[in-house]
Amino acid sequence: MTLNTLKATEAATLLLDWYDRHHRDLPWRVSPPMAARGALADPYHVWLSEVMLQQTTVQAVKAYFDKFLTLWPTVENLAAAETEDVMRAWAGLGYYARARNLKKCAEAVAREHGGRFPETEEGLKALPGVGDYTAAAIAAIAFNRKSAVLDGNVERVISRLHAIETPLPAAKPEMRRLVSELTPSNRPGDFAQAMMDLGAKICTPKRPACALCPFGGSCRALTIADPETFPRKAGRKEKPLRLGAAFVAIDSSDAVYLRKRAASGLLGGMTEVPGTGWTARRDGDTSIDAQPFAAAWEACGTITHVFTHFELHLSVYRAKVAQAVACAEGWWEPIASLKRQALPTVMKKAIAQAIPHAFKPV
DNA sequence: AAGCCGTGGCG
DNA sequence: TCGCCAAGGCT
Repeated sequence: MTLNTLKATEAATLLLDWYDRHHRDLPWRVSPPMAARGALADPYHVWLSEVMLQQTTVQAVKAYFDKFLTLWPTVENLAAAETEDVMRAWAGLGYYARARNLKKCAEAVAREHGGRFPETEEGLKALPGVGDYTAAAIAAIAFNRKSAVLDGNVERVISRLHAIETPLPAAKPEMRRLVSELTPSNRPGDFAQAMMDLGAKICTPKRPACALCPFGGSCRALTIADPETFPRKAGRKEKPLRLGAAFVAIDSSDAVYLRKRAASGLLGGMTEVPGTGWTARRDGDTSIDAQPFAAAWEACGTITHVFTHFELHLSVYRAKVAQAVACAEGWWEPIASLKRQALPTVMKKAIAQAIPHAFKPV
């Protein structure tokens, strides 16, 4: 029996029964006893977790989710926060436009919606940083709306259930239609989370555990082919290698010279040490000649960092300066407080290369 | 509308 | 080891 003959309502019931027994307990979900009584998760918690989870693993998100709720317990608190503090708290999680939009979204909810999240997909999607997926997920999980939630997990599950040959992303409209047909009126939020849990734990990218799948023999990919080969995807481009340099200056009071990157683009709005203008498209100078100011620079090795679309090799230079060189654009930050700055991982690597103890606990 | 945008873990 | 990829959105 394939999904064509298995009724959608029956399929949804099979999945919800599986979810009742095997769902993951996650910090942003309501406790199972509360959920059984029909309790819904706090929309602020759902939104915050969903934005953090965009292209990011559950494991990586957990600590950040806790930190944000401790710092800003409500959306009003987050709306009132300093953007720089939000960027500092987000540092290390990646895709920093999410943090900028997170702040803007909190402000919009607080000021334009009286502190309450819109309850419709349309209203949610109008918010900064909330796209098709996140709007549908919040509507379903926080407001029990019957919205079609389609993320990477669901794409994988649906593509296998129906053995969809069309490659992504062209297949997304068809997949969204199929998810919509499968989504039940009863417990749509649990259904969405169940599809994602299934994709994360059973219908995995590699070596799926088909023997444990609640859809069992109704999966077309399992019947006719190798489920692991779905979803079909267009080939990936190879990443170019870019070169550049980073200059770590340390003054007599053990402070490091930092400056702020442009507000948008790569690592937008984040903090950096002076570099040589490398970008995703262009190499920067790797020589000592590119020094930001005159000092006794010494080479101290290279670091490698892999971004989404290119790989970067940075030659790292270090200099001790007798006193803080006057520089209008940046500031001198004590080594002891570096870990609280909005430093992306690539910059922490560069600084750690020059000052091995910089980020180690005292 | 395809390219841009981080990071860490895993097989 | 290294390519893949994880609850995508923006332009």
